[in-house]
Amino acid sequence: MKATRNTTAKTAVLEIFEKSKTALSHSEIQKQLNDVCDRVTIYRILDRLVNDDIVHKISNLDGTVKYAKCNHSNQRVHIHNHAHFSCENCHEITCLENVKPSYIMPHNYKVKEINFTLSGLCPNCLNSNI
Amino acid sequence: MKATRNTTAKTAVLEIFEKSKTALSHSEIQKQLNDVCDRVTIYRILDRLVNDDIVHKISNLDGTVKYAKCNHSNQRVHIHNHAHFSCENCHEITCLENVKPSYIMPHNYKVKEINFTLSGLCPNCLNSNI
DNA sequence: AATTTTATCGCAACAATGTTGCAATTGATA
DNA sequence: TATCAATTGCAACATTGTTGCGATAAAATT
Ligand SMILES: [Zn+2]
Ligand SMILES: [Zn+2]
Ligand SMILES: [Zn+2]
Ligand SMILES: [Zn+2]
Repeated sequence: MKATRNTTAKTAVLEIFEKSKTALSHSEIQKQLNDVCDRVTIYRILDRLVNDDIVHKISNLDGTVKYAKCNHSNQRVHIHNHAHFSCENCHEITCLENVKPSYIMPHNYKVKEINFTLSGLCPNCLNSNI
Repeated sequence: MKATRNTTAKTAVLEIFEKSKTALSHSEIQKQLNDVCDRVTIYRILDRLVNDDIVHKISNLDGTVKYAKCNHSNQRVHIHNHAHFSCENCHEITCLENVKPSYIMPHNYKVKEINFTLSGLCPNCLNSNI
């Protein structure tokens, strides 16, 4: 595989992920970046980070796509089988690293990736009594 | 709630769902409709069908969004907790009505919807030995 | 430290997908 | 058949993601 370079834009993106407790969309990252780089560059950085297993992609029921840092890059088999929670009120998406679905598949399917997203109200919004 | 009307466009869309064994994207529906109605109308019909619990929306890891007919519209509590399989080769998405994930949530989350999508190779493509 | 290599970037142009406002149409009901 | 509101078409727009290519800059080599 090709060597990946540590550019200023990539470093800036990683810092944003580091600071964030929730998953981020392309446009949220763009806002926080304050023109550090072009829109297109962000797409390419995200692609690279996903490829390098540094970040994982989360696609939500409403069609939005977000990204979050992986907290398990050390595992031998790198698979994102944890759940994600998407709050319908504040629209924040968080990784639930400890929630992993169990299920029984019919044979003759080969499963490579899973996407398990729950939506509803997060603890914050639930307390605010919407 | 407002009354929903049976228009020719809506009927045509429903017939397409009836004939299809897999989930359909907006553009796939548009192709099959052969200019029965405008692009925008299809979006609005899909919105209505989802609202009326006749069709459910499936969002895939690659960012595509598809729709499939519900086979359980009679249930009291209408929830789509079955899995979907998305083939990375033929890009078909099918409902696996019998595959339902079990999981343990932390309390203080209120879960209203779940989206459980598996991807990999479907039986067809697995046999074709890609 | 200068040179070389090539991954990355910026820009412009494009494609796909989804949304909104409003006047015209049409399904349902009386 | 007349009425009324749900639905439609159209045009215009917004957002999201992609591609090609010459310019730039990271990092390996000299
Ligand atoms: Zn919330
Ligand atoms: Zn996650
Ligand atoms: Zn397949
Ligand atoms: Zn389904």
